[in-house]
Amino acid sequence: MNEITSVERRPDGGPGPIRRTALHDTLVSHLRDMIIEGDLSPGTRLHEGQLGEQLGVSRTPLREAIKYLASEGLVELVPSRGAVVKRFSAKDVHDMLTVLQTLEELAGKLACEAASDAGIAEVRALHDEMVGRYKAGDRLQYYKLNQQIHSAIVQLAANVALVDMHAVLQTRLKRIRFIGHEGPEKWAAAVSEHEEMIVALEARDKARLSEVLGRHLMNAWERVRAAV
Amino acid sequence: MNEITSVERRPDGGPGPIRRTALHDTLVSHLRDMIIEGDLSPGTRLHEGQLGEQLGVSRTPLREAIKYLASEGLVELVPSRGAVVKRFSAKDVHDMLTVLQTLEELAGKLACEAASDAGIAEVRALHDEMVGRYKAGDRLQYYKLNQQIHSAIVQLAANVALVDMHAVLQTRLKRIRFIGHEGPEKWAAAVSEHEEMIVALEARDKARLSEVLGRHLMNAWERVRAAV
DNA sequence: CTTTTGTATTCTGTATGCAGCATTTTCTGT
DNA sequence: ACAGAAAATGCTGCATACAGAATACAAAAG
Repeated sequence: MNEITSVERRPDGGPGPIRRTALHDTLVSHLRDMIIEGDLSPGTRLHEGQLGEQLGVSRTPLREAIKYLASEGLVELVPSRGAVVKRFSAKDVHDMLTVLQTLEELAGKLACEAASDAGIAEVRALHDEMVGRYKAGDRLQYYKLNQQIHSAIVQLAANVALVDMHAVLQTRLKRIRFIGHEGPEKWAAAVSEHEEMIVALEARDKARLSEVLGRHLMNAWERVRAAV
Repeated sequence: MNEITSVERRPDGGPGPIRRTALHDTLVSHLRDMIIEGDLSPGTRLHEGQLGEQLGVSRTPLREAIKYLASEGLVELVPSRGAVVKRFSAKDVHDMLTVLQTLEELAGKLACEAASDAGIAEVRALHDEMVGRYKAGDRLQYYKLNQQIHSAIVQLAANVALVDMHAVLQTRLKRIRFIGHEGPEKWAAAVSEHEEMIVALEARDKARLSEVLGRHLMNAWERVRAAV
């Protein structure tokens, strides 16, 4: 997780530190991950000197990445005191889920109209794999596929603004969901809702898909409210 | 509009270049305004050296501000080639308005429940002033008050995530709306819709307010589609 | 005359250095 | 011993400096 060079890639395994990804992007996703996974917990000050040394980068590009994350809402800029990891209250989380619910309802409607059959098939494939992970009890992979499915459905809606807004909220919520470990019965309910979603999508049933997505996120709040 | 120092303020008019606002924030809003008002037209490269000199700031804070705006979606970062002002297609604008419509519908519903009487009165006051500007034919002030009213209603919903997402889209659209000058009859229709909005809000009629807001934004698309 | 290649300039990307502010620690007076 | 003030330390904010990449231009070859 340390040393930013670990993320840089070589063209074909040859030697030399050639990087494909721009450093800025690398830093942004690195820091994002650190925040989401809890390496940097809410309220923590982002110490430029220390953090820069840890990642093997000077302060300048690091500061630029921090500003980027500030605009994304993951960190807060305090004048003369640098940046701190933003802390979300229970109401904040509820607010985000409310908006996310509305956005996904919209996405459901649009997706039924705009999606290609191939696109729907891909979501189905993701879903099947997710169910497999569920049966195997692999929570982490389940969680990741879960997020991917929601993002995939939003992308089927073919509305870039919608994708953007959804991505921002999804990212802000990742840290929360990463923590919220629901019990077996709630987990089963979530999987069941997902099954409904896929069926509705394959039938291109706008009303139904929209309804299920909305309900799914309402329930999501019930699942995570204890954790916040 | 030039020289960033013009935005810095002194405590009580005394001499010395003491600034109250952090430079970063100042730069961000400055650049934002330049993009919205067309000083920097879509596709323009943000030349760091030149722009920095023009604003009287070194490249470092300027770059940080640019990264911030990139995350906001106003500019695009091209690796090794700097930043360019993002260009929005007609579909992009339509997409944004679609999402904005959904968000404002939600805001309408929430506002009817959460708003204080005082808050509603403030929106009414803004509206009355806006109507005054309309009758006076003052397009610029009308336009600004129009935006303010929409933002105010969203704020009445008391949902920070909603305010955030709305603000981002509103900002991205400002440039477009700034251009889109509708004819007299369409302008009258827009004012009439606003009148409906306020009435519904004062009656705390969720369904009605939500419907009017949605319709208003549908029509907004009709009004600006010619301009894009 | 067109195309291509080499070179020069310009701009971005990153590092470093310095000044100002905040905080903490220490010193002094009661 | 304790409260307040002053100094010292550490960090942020901004500017400058340097290295590498991209582009533009020019010269030479087809």
